[in-house]
Amino acid sequence: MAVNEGLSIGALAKRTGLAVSAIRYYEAQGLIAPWRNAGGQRRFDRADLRRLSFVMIAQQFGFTLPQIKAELDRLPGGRTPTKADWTRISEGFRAALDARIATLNRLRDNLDGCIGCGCLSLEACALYNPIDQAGEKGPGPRYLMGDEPAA
Amino acid sequence: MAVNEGLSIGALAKRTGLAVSAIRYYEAQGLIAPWRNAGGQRRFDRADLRRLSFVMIAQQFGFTLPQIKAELDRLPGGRTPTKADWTRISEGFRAALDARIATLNRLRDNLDGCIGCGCLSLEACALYNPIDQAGEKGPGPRYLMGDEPAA
DNA sequence: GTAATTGTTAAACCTAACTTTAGGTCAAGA
DNA sequence: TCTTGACCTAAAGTTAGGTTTAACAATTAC
Repeated sequence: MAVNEGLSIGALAKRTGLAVSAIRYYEAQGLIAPWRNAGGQRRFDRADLRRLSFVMIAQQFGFTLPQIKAELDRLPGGRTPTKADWTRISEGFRAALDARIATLNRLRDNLDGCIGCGCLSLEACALYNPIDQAGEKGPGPRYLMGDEPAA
Repeated sequence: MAVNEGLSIGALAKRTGLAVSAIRYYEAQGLIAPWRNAGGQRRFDRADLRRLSFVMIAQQFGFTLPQIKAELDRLPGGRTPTKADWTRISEGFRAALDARIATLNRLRDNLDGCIGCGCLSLEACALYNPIDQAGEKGPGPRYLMGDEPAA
């Protein structure tokens, strides 16, 4: 180990708090692309730390892994987000977050109108309007509040 | 059909907008308990309409099916929510909703502090604090914002 | 030099909330 | 009566985001 030969997957796991299996999974999904040493083991460089940081934060915002990959892929040269990139991306996050908060506030307003009403009528109740939005995708599990971010 | 013999599963599906398979699934989960006619087909009564309405609304609020079942089971006599029940339950929904909105607002505040910062440092970044909360359950898929309602 | 640790793979398993499929039954209209 | 559409069951499939397992190779520590 004359020069710095990169981090092992275990070292990366310790630094990020992610499980080793999760990091391998992210590689399989194309979010990171480590190289291999002579023995076939994965080696990561420091930029991968920030890439994984980005993944973890974006997950906080409700983005799926394909969406996060799309965001990373969209960076020129496929590089890790720089400060300027992060400013741009985080403004997008803020818009998605604002939209989600607005949805919840609408739901709360409807609920406030319904407390004490007790109708639960499928035709009349304002609480059903958000349902129509959530059911847009048809089969499969639904996202928790039906508000998949617009990336 | 001299008297009203109850609704078929297809009729119930049409009235609620739910898939037939979903209604059968809800029965398997103990959320509704139809009786059977002579030919072994499910028959539902009108109260089941409101029960399913309740299920759909509660799902809007992010409750899981076991949680919704618990709420229905807690009603005296296992009956469908009345107006008074609904008032009490919906106040609980409001609290859960307020908590979720508060979480998102905290996340947005942290993001606002980070726009333009670009650090993405695992040790220092305020955006990581919410992650600790979201990761509380360990394995498996996480709830979107880590804020499972307190029922 | 050898034992313990860490790494490798592929494939199976996990949860939630359903849907789909396969193979068969029931009910209603012409 | 016949046919069509609605219904039945049980089991397997779906999606997302991973974890677990098994069997084996490479590295590291002593």
